[in-house]
Amino acid sequence: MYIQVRLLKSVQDPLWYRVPADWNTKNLLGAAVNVPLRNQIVPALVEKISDQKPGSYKIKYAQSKEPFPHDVSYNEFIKKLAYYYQEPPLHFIKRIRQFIVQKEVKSHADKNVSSLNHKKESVILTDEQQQIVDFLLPKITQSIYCPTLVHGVTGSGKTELYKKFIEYAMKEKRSVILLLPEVTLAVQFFNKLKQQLSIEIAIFGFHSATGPKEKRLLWQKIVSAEPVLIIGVHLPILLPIENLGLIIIDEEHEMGFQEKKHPKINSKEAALLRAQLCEIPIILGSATPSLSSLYNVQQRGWHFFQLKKRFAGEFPKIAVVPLNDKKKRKYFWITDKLKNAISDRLTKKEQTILFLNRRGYSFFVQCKQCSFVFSCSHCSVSLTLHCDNRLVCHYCNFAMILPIKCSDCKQTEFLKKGIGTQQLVMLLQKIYPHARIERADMDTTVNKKHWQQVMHNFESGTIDILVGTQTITKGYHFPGVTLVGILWADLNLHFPSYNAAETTLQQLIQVAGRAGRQHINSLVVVQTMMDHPVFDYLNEIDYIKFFKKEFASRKEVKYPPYMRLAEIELKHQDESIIADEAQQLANELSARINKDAVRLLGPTLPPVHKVKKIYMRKIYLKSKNIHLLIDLFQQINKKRYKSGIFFTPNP
DNA sequence: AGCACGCCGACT
DNA sequence: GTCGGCGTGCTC
Repeated sequence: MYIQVRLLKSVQDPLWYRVPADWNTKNLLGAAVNVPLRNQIVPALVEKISDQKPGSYKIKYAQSKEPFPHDVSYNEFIKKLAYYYQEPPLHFIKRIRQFIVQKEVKSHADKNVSSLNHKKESVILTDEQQQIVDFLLPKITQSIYCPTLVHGVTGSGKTELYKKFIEYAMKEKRSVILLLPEVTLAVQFFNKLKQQLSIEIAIFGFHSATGPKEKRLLWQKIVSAEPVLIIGVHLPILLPIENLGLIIIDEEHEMGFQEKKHPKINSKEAALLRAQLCEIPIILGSATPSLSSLYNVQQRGWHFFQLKKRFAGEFPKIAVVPLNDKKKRKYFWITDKLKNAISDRLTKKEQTILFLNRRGYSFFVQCKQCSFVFSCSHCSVSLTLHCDNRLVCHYCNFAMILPIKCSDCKQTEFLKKGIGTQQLVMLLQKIYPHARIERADMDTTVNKKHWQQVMHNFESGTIDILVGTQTITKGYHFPGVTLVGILWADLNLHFPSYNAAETTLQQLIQVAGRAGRQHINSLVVVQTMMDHPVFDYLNEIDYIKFFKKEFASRKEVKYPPYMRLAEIELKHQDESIIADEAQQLANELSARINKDAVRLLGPTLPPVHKVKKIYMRKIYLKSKNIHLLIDLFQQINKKRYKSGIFFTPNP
């Protein structure tokens, strides 16, 4: 018996070894082995098994086999993933092995992570919740593939549900994977569950913030097939697990499940594939389900449940106010409605969140004379002015002091267009000199300590107004908040992306959901430049109605979820080369396309087409059948191009 | 990747 | 004749 292996480092090409007679040959595929190479012993992964002697050269014996979980559907899973993302199968195994086969740290003080938990009194579930529990628990026992979408309004107690499922599955000796769209959320959830789960369980984080000892311990547990709960973003779904019984995806609508760099694996998609192959239930939860999941409910028989009642508090009132009503206001960005509402909360000692999706001081700086806009020399974006008078690129962090003269016409007067969180804080301080105002966005998040301090202070009520971007919308629970102001709601609405309306609405509802978790008289003020149909669906209950309308328009313009979309990205540091090659590639694809089944768009210049001196082009493919698009990409010969070429099957 | 091997030029 | 610097190619 022979095995073909791929070394973890160094040699790229596969090598063959003989299997020692005393090895258990079952479950060898994908397993980690140590093999002799020249005069060394190196780690490798088994890629193929064969009875035939593969070549004329002498073949050495493999030396030892590392323990590997007996996950029967794992190889099929990796194979399918590799095909879908057009990536060698080893890539996926390498990713998790890099985390596990780290330096063997000798530490005997390893206390078992599964700590003794304080038995919390179990929460009595609402009828809505009980119904879902009754439906799903048997599916875990029977091991049935059963994708279930749970639409639970903000504050409806989805976490309580998850806890019930996790406890049940683990009592049945099954492991559970829980995915969240961000590491910080995964850490929060981990801490919460560690405190609150009522049975003693092995619970692990598995992401970039997890330490090496915890990873080792987790690996030990999976190797010995003990039931574990694994919480993470991307990595957990790639682990081989023998007794996997349930997968939960929280905040299902979020883009965070898609990896930011190539290969752009989407762990939500991977999880669905895995659940299907393992034949286990998968739960997708969100207050604002994605259109594609709702489509799957409608078209592909996914199960669907709604939690319409809040656990505590009431839904806030929502007021949409125009920003461009031409009324002379002292402060353009704060309408009277919002200003009065903030004053009201300050006197009542209640808290306010102001949401603005733009960091820095102002959007961009333009010369008053010649309309010259300061932009980054490494990227195709304008520079953002920060309050310390620096111009900063939000893509590559390039920074420069704002010059006194325009670099084009030497005039000294500038227009500072738009508004950022820094400017908003300064503005608020002018209007409410006695209010305690803090800012929480990526600028301050870099400093983790400070961020946590701000969040803690806001929770405990020593801050009156919190100004923030995306980051404050997720995961936190602020009981004292009775006012949420959305400064510029349509900022991203006219973004050139087919799902701009969907993501904007999701974001607005998520932010609005921070209000009224405890009080009854809460308000959400939505300021907008232009009116748009999505503002009619801001009410959480009406969200589902938006789906019907949006789906009709997606069908009309032939975009997902009605059609499958795939993206091919080209990258090169030379602009003329990339322009040529993008056209060449488009032509090559076009020649192979069956025009009835596949449509080609591009090559196009994406909105940000240059980052850190690397140029980009994109080509899109649309079809009803994703396999046609994957096969098409497989056909093109990447070696003929100097540019880097990357495939994303569901951008 | 890491190492052996071999080619070649400089120096004793 | 011998040392060593570096480029090339192989590893089952």
